[in-house]
Amino acid sequence: MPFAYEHPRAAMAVDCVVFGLDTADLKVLLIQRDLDPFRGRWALPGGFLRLDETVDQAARRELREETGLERVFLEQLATFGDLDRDPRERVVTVAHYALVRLSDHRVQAATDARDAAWFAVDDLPTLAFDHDRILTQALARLQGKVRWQPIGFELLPEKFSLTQLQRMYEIILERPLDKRNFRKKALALGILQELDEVEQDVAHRAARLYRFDEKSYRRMVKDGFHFEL
Amino acid sequence: MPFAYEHPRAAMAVDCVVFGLDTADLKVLLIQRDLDPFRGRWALPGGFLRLDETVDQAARRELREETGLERVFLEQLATFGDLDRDPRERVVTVAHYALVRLSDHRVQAATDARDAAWFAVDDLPTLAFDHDRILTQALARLQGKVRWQPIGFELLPEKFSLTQLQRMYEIILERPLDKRNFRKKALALGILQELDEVEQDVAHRAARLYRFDEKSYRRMVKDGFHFEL
DNA sequence: CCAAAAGTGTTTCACGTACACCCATGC
DNA sequence: GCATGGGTGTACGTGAAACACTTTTGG
Repeated sequence: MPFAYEHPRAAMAVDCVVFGLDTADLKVLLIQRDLDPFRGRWALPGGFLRLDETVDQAARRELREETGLERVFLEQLATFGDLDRDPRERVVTVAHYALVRLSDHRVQAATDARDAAWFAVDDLPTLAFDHDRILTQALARLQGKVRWQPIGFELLPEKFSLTQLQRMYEIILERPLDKRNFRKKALALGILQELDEVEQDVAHRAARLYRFDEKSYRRMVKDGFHFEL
Repeated sequence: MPFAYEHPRAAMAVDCVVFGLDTADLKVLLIQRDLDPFRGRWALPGGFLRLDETVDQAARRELREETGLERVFLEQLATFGDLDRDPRERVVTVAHYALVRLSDHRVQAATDARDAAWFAVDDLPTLAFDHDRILTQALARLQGKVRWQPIGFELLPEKFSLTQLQRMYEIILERPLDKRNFRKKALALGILQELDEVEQDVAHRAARLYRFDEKSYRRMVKDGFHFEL
């Protein structure tokens, strides 16, 4: 009996919805559980909070341990505390969402014994616990936030074409965008740095590459600047 | 030693930032602590989570116990889990924010021994724990959300004039709005029900009263409707 | 020369914004 | 009759949306 308290306490966990972007789909990284409950089921990467780490640190640690991912965009989503969300005992989890460059972390996902894999968000398996609810909420948050804040760049390679950028928005928002209007607006924002480089190894005219200009962005935000795309 | 676990566990709490609207100010309901730590300091109402209640239920219970408020708009804000936010031990808190009709709950606030009072958000005392951080974040959330979702009505009496409505937005957003444009836009939304009533006991022309038409609003949301004010 | 995607401007319409005076009521 | 806030319309400019063809490159 290593630890004792006056009052019964819920266990605290963290979970992460990790999004990645394919040429065709928005994907989520899932872990196959090798322990009960829900052994064999796919679930969000996550685990229990330790006393010597903040909630944010716990989420990053679990991400590293279970998927090998580090230094990614990660933000708190919401806390889920239904009574029966874990059949073993009372567990309250702080859900997060993360955005990663799929190209940089190609096969990465599989560190400890469990299997890990990317699934398209519109073709998901049945998930363990209440993870489908968490995932739905994370997706809604991403769709809402991507239009106001330049977080979408976290899903793209550092250098990207305007077509890639447009595809990213189309995939996340699940609707087509007009090419000319999109380019006009995107360039007018003044947060894209035009590079002296073009795509390589494509069987057609190579597109010019751009980079997200974070410095300009920060400067513009300071001057009260409304993003919106 | 009533409870023992394999692993040490953080305590879990809930806190509430309760907003109310005066004719001149946005106010927050604070509780004066009568126990250490921070005895005598003002703090957000809140307390520890029990195992037989969800996080949301805990927030509502604490609100009821400490301030007498019931059936108010209440939504989760974010979870705060810094290591040293509570000097006693590790406490992770799920912060919420609530919106109440100040007119309905005039003197209400003071149930158990502690003192409770409304403070204008731009004239706050020093708060206990990290409650100033929580409050700042709650305010930002309110300012962001009030323009997209009809939550502002929760701060007004059921029947209100367009001037009251406008004042509410001006106070929350901290900037003046044009009267004619505001009225045009507000009425064009189609979510205000015009009543056959006017203000009473005013020393000038009485304003027409309106009510938030929740049914219309729900219907319009279903048909994909973008609020924005 | 063919396939594939890159790149480019103009018109139209809706909506946001700026702005000032008369009206109704209570005292 | 005067003070106080209630209520109303128009003109202008910006920005969103619709829309199709030419250019470049590789195979």
